[in-house]
Amino acid sequence: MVKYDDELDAIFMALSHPARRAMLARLGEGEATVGELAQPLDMSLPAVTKHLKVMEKARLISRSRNAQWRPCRREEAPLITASIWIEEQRKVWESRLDRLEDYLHVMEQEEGSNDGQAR
Amino acid sequence: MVKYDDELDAIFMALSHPARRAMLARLGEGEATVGELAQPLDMSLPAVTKHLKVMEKARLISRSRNAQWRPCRREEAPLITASIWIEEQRKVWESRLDRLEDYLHVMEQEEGSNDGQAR
DNA sequence: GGGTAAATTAACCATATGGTTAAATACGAC
DNA sequence: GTCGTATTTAACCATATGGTTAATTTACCC
Repeated sequence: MVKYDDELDAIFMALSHPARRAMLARLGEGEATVGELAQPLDMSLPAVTKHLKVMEKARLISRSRNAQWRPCRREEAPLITASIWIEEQRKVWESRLDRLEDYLHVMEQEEGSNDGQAR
Repeated sequence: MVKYDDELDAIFMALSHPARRAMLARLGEGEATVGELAQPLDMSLPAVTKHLKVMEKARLISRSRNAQWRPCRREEAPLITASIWIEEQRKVWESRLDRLEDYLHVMEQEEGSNDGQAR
């Protein structure tokens, strides 16, 4: 059974759109209003609002209020969560490579063997 | 203007589905056939084929042939690409924290003013 | 209160995503 | 060639995603 993980779903999904990555990058420099985030992004304000909702759901950003502005701030945790998942995967991959050499030695020693299954 | 990046789009999109992450994790242990990947995943073979296409497009996996089997292998590069992007973002975030004190001073000054446009 | 600016919501539309079942393909074995 | 197994393709469907414009909300200013 799949180990279902809503959190990673939402985080990676949020990171998969270039406009959202651009906004995150902009927010790396500090808080910004919706208008400021929208300005370089060839799309309407409502579209930007939707992207912000996606990122908010993934907790990549949080919002506050300042008069009629709703400044956005980037949150670190989801990026760490994503990074950890990726590095876990890479770790497994690396350790598999470490075992490859041993495996090949075993193969060499079993010269006579003829099992043609997947490899 | 948005710096458009098809590659990251495809990678993060591919990582955003739990079934695909499960398959990648399984592939971390070594090559597997479509049937082997499908077995723990409560869904039909055609659905699995589609997920594999998504991952192949993102270059997260590559395929070979062995009789009627099409074994899948995980590729490392896209995970590295994704990891680098994330760590870049975190780096910016960290350096922004270094500047936090200055930033708070600016905030204080803006609190008082009434035409307070955030910038 | 009325005017203006920032942002969101509503309504709508096109396309993508994620799934299904049934049919087709690819390949080895007989 | 026929049979059986692995996988893909085709056709279809429901819902999600990403965008639009128009209307609405929120808050400051006069």
